[in-house]
Amino acid sequence: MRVTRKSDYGLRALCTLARQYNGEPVSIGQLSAEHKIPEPFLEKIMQELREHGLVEATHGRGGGYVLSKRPSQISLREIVQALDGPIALVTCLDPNLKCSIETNCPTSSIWEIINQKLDEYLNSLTLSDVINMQQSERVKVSS
Amino acid sequence: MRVTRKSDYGLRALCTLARQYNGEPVSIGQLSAEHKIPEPFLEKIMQELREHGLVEATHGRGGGYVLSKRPSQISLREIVQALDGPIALVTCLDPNLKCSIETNCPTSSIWEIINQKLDEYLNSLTLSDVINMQQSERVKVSS
DNA sequence: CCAAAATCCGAGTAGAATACTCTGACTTTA
DNA sequence: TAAAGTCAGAGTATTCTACTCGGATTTTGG
Repeated sequence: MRVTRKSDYGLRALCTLARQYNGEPVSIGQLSAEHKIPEPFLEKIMQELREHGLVEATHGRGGGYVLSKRPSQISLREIVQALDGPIALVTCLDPNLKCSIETNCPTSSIWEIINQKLDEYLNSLTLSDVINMQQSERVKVSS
Repeated sequence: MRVTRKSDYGLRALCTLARQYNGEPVSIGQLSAEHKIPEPFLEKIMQELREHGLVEATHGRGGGYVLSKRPSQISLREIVQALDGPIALVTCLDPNLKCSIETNCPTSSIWEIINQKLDEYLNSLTLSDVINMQQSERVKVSS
């Protein structure tokens, strides 16, 4: 799998929840309006994030979603993995498929190494990093 | 774009050319047989590699392809870029598309940074690295 | 010189994946 | 008790991937 729009949309929504990290739930309506994400699509995305334990939902009027951990405890790796499945840069790295094209495959080792590098890097970045980065960007732009 | 089978197949073929780096051209027939890659598909791939200056072709009987540079001078970045286009981990990083979903997009900066990391890493790896890695793997397996 | 062996070139295509939608249920609270 | 919200599963249009096909062109061995 690659990093699709799902992960991007999910990350955007989680950024809002991270800034709003005070117990007040945010609804899909608000999130989709803020980020211009199609509502029913975002609904699916939030559901998957909940199934993977990244957010918690409250039903009914005034309900919505809340982060289930502190922003600094949520890595990009978790988010992407929840929405797009395990990081697999190349098709033949997909754990569902077993690439048995060649015995002594000349490329699998290198793809594995690159993939792991990417995986580790995504694991080292958290939601707080993302929002801090955006804030410093904003300063740069406005100054 | 992501890293597709095209890049993987291309890399496999280039590995053979790298080991055979002595002026003797290798034909598509030989390459596709060795790596079990569908012949007409590999044909396309080799053509693209030639258009991007990574290999040179000789026509006619006894013809085929030769690397146009030393294996240590050919980076994975070049190969992937030639076959799958510029590295764009996330759809919205695709240079063809301009992602203007949000002003002050919260995610573009982080994706850019991750993408650049990946780009740099691919740039640091060469064809010789790939075949050296495979050789050391082979030793590990047989011992 | 000519047939075979190779690449070149452009169009076309089946199947899978992405990026969504739709419908209807259930849950909570003002 | 109705409105505001999530939950759940199926369905779908479009795009992308991973190929194929047909024929032209180039080179060389015999």
